[in-house]
Amino acid sequence: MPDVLDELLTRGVAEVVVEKELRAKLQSGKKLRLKQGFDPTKPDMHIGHAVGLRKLRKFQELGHQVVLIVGDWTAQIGDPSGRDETRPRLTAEIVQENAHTYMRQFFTVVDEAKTEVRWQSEWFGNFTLLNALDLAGRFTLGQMLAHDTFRKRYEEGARLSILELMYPMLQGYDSVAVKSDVEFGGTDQKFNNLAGRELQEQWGQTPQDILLLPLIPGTDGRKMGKSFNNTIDVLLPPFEMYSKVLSMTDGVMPLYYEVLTDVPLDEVREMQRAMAAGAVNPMEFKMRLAREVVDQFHPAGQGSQAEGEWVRRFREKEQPSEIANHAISGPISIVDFLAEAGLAPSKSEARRLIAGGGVRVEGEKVDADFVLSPERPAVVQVGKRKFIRAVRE
RNA sequence: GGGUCGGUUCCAGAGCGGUCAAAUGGGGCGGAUUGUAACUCCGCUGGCUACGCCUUCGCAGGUUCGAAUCCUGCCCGGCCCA
Repeated sequence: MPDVLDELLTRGVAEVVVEKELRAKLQSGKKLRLKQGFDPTKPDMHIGHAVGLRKLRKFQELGHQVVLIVGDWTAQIGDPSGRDETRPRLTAEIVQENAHTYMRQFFTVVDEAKTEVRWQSEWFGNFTLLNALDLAGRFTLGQMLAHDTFRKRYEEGARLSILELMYPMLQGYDSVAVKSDVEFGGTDQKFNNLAGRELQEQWGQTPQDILLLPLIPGTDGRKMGKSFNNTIDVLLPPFEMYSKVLSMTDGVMPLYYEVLTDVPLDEVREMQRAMAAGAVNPMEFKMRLAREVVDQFHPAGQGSQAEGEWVRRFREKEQPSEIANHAISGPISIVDFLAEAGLAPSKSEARRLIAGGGVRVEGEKVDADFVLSPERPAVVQVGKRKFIRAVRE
C-alpha cells in the first residue's frame, strides 16, 4: 500500500503543498473532496490538462469524490496567472455551451459517477457588495504583489486592474463553498490555491492541501500552448491524435510516458537507456506511446487501428482508407473547387497552394487552369493529409 | 484634471506624405528531406470577375494630385504630476 501512495503523490506530480497533511488525510480512510475548477472560456482541452484528470481518476479509484467547479464568475475576470487580459462579459448561453464542451472532455478521463458538478453562481449569485468587500478586506496589496504575475505586471507598468486582483479571492472562496480537502491545479495555480487555504482557515475549515501538476512541454519541447500549435487536443479523433503524438520531438517522450501512461517507470528508464545507446529506433517507443495515449481517450483498440492507418498512409504512402466526398454539378476549376470544398480558405490561397506545388489530383500535381469534371470522380489532395473526392452531384 | 508617449496586417514589431498590401521575427501553410506532421533547407502568407482592381494601419472627419504617415475631435492604454 505505501507504494501505491508514493506513486500517487509523486508520479506526474510537480508539488504537494503540505505533503504530510495529505498523506495523513489519505490514510485516515476519509472520503476526500477533490476540488478542480475551470473557467468556461476556451473549451479546448489538451492532453496537458489530462495529466491532472488522470490523477483525479486515480484518486477516484481509491474512493474519493471529485468536485468540479464551473467558474462561471471567474471566467468573467480571466485568470491573471494565464496572463489573460480582463475579458468582456460572456453571455449566459456561451458559458453554458463552453461548460458543456469542457465537461464532455473532462469526462473522457474522469469518472462522471463520482463527480459532483457545482457552479460558482450557486454562491456568488447571492453575493452582496458587503460580502465582496468582506472578501477583499481579507487580503492585502502586499500579498497580491507577492504573486509573480501581479508583481511583474505592476513593475513593468502594465495595466493591472483591481478586478484581476479579485480573481484569486473568488477561486479561493470556492474552496470554502465546497469544503475542499484537496485542490488540484497546474503549478501556475499555486497562488490561487493558496488563497483557498487562507480563506478556509478564516472560515474555520481545515485548509485544503494542494496537488500541483506539472505543465508539460508541447510536442515540440516548448511550452505547451495553442499559440505554438504544439498541443494535442483531447477530442482529436484517433488518427489525428496518433499522428500528433508521433510528431513530437524525441526528448519529451520519457516525460509523456511518466505523466500520461501507466507504463512502469522502470520500463521507461530502460527505454531511455536503449535509445541513448542507439540500440533501438526511437520511433518504436514513440509508436507505443501514441497507441497508449490514443487508447486513453478513445475506446480500447483505437490506438492500434490508428497506427494501421498511419502506416498505410505515411509509410506506404497510400491514400487514406476513407475519403470524404464533395459533390460537383458541372465542370469546375480546381481553384473554385478547393475553396468550395474547404481545402483552402480563399481562392487566392488556393492559387498559392497550386503555385507551391501543394495540390494533386489523383496523385498528379496540377496547375491553376485544371478543371474537374463530374464525369470523372477524382481524389483531390492538398498537402500530405487533406483529401477530398470530387463526385457527381 | 494636467503633461507626455502610444494604438499597424494572426502575434510581436518596423514604417512616419508617394517607390506600402505595408520591413523583420514568430506562428501558420506548402515543397524537399526524414523513423515522424521533429530537426534542417526552400517558397508562400488581405481579397477578387487577377499581369489589373478592391478593402486594410484605434474611430470619425479634414488638408493634399496623393496619407498608415500631416491636422482636428473622439475612444482606449502606459508613464509622470495632482
